Amino acid sequence: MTTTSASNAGFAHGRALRPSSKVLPEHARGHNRSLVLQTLYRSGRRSRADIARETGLTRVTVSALVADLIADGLVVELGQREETRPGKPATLLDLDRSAFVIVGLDLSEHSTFSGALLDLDGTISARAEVALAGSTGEAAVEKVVALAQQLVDQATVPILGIGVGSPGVVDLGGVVLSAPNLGWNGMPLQSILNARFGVPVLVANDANAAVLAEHSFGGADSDAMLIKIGHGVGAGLLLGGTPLFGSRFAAGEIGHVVVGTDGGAVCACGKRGCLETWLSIPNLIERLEEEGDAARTAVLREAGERLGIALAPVVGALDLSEVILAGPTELLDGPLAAATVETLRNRTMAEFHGSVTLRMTTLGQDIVLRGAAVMVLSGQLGVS
Amino acid sequence: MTTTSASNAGFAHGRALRPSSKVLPEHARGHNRSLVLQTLYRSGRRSRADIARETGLTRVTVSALVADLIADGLVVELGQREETRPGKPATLLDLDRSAFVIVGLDLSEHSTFSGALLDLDGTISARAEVALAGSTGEAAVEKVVALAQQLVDQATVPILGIGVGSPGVVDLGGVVLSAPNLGWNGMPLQSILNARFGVPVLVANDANAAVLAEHSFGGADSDAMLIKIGHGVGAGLLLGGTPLFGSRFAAGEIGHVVVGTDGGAVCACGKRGCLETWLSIPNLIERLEEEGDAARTAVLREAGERLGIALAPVVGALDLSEVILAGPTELLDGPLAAATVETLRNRTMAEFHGSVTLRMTTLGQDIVLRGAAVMVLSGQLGVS
DNA sequence: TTTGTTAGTAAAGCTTACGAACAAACACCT
DNA sequence: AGGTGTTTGTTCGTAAGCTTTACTAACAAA
Repeated sequence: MTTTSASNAGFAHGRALRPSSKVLPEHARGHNRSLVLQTLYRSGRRSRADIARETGLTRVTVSALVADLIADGLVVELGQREETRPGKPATLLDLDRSAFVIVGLDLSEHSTFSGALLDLDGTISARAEVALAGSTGEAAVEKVVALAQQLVDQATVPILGIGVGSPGVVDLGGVVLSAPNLGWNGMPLQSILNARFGVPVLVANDANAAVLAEHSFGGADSDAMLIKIGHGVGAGLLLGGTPLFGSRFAAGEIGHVVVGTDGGAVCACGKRGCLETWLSIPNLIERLEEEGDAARTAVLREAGERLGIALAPVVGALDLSEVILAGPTELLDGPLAAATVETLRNRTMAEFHGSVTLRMTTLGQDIVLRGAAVMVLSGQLGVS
Repeated sequence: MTTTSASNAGFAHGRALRPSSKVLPEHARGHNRSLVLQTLYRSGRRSRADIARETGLTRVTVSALVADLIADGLVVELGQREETRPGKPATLLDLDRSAFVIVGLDLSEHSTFSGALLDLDGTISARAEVALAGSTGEAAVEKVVALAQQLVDQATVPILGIGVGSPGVVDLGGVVLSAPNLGWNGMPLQSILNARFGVPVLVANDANAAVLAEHSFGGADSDAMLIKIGHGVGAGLLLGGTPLFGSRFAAGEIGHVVVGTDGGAVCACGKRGCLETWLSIPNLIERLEEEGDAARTAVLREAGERLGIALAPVVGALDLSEVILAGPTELLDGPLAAATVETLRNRTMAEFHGSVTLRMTTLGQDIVLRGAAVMVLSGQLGVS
């Protein structure tokens, strides 16, 4: 049954069966393969028989799939189980978590592109940064390529793929349709990187990447919304474990939604009272400086209230159970978050949405690049 | 290859492959079977070869699947294609659209349960109603059973299934978790009807059913939100063609979300300024009577503005392309709808969401029961 | 030593889809 | 009229995938 699969191939599946597309036995096989992988990924050190019981597949089938995975270098045998019990001792298996690395890039910061090398567990083994120095357009793409190259050069094992969290609107093919700060309009970043490095590349919106990270590493449940507050305000939505992209790939773009019915500051976009005018970090800092230290709490509370006002209809309509904030802790985690959750509860139906929780991310600065890594994991291995 | 499938069986599949569950060849077969059915459903009168080209399956496979479907009585041969062209003339096929009927029930009206018998195209061949007469709890269930029985008795061909659109919160197993007006709390309506009639039954929230109907019969696209305005206010969401249920099955329950930052009337739920206080039909009528004819437009416009204020964050966050209103045309289709769309556009980012459209449903009073029928179609045949 | 249990493998069989090849039926060209 | 090419739908054989059945290996308990 040794499948003699050519070198590194075998898990470069297309993935993503579109709903209305034929299903061949081979696709079913790929699915079951991912299922085995996923079982090992979530908690390793299981025997073939354990996996069979857990997945519902037979031991025979699991053995065949595991043989494939071992041949591909993704799974290793760890030796026999210590535990003493009747019957033949089990051979424990685990993902070879150091067999591959993932390159994760975060393009969402204002003046820096940062990246890291992550193993399959999400452990970071190397980091790199490039200063943006005001680059836009092609020059900014060159910075991305340079950053990726720096990380690729540091890898000592094969690279599973490159994941990128980019600001702006990104379509499903990894084309950045619009990222004003970087001067990108229809920039095919995914193709460019793929052509350059010859490995699978996945590009998505930064907030979408972030919510994936929070789901995989931060314990967020399957219906969650992550609000990313920085130079702008954006959101990533996870519904039933699947990221939401929207009809024009602009889901989560809530920075320029008007909040409340009582005016507000004029926004760069021309409207008055956009969420960003209250909540973006530059605006927040400006207001804090204007009003002075005495009014600090009041300013933060008001920003939090505005966020709550904007989120209430969304939480209600989507029946979200969890809202997560990402951004500078010193500003967000305090009166602002408290006011947001209060407002949210006062404005939604307790019976349905009373138990909505709001918390800060636990992943700190690395949230986007970890999310980018999750995209690769899920795209290449069907694991998340 | 005649499958000699026992009488009516053969398409009573479980459906709904959960993402993390094994896939057997048999499941793949079911998928491909649905694929063939779906191509015929959308526009019939195709040959086996046509279907093969369209689905990507081979003619051989399509022939086998079609033989199954003919044996099950779902597909019929129509004879040879008239059109004259080279090659052996094709044998045209179509769904046997009158081979089965679907029972669709609408429990969302205030004082009446209504239902209909629909064929696979959604054409209504019989109707029935029962007066609710204030029934709640078990008594209300009896009314539902009586209504279904009335329709079942009128059917002259086998019944594909019963679909029900119920108010309130309904879980995926068709248990009505909470429907205050009917006094239902954890009422297992789906099991009850299934036990009673021995055919597949699907129960879902009325607004969810409605948005499915609008998608299948009303031309709504795959990312749409339907606002159902009646005694209460609720919404049904379709994202990527899939209905959204939410973490507690309460998605779309937006009637008691507070709108705006300037107070409003006190609601039955205790809060002030809920969407329902502005928009529910009883409240709207009351206000129209209070303010008199001269203020009619102003009252309707204000209600529309409130709806727009509540929807803006949702449209922004989800990047919806289409919002649909269902309810009394004489109140909704005019100043109210106009004000809603204006408000929506003023409060969202034109670049992303500018082309959001808002319109009335084209399905009138039958929207919920048609949606209930779509649920059966999609659940039993994988067609929609 | 016997009994019963568990792990993993091997062989055979079923299902499903595919490709090759073919006959039937037709249009079109000479 | 007859040949040529095209299209349809079927038959036959094959490849892939999972299951069932049956087996061996390895262990604990009595």
